[in-house]
Amino acid sequence: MNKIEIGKIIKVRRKFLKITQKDLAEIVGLSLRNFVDIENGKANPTLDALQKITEALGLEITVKVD
Amino acid sequence: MNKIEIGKIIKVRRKFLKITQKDLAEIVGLSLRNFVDIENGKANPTLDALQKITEALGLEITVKVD
DNA sequence: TTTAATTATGCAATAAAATGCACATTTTAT
DNA sequence: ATAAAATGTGCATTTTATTGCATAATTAAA
Repeated sequence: MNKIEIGKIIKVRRKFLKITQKDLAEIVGLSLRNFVDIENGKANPTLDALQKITEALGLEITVKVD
Repeated sequence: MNKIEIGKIIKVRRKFLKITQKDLAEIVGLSLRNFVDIENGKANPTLDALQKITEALGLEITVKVD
């Protein structure tokens, strides 16, 4: 899963929960600018940023043997 | 999975493959300093850094519904 | 054991991510 | 069709991750 795919999953999940980028960015403590870029795969986010987002959306990051 | 757990998985997998931190850091293009911190959960790595490491170790990062 | 290799840490310098703002574009509601 | 809300982008600034080096501590080999 690359950063574009991860961004898509975040976006799909956020829309499913009917929440705006602005609101979610505020909830997780990221700037709207940065959040938009992460969803569109245009940022290289830190693990902390991803964790905050996924946790807020009820998603989980895992690393497993391929 | 938090950054400490992710670091542990990386370390266990690296040892399983019998490669040193120094060698793997060079392979993936990270400094030894940074790589050590990532394994020990003391860094806040970028997604790119994690992808390079997991790819080299035959691991996969996934984001899924919890 | 003692030596060599590997792993771990402090710190200053550098590179890169994140922010804030202004504004453009797209989508949704009226 | 129009207004309002939501989403997307350029750019300068700020914040933070990463690097490099020196050195300590731990682990493995002779």
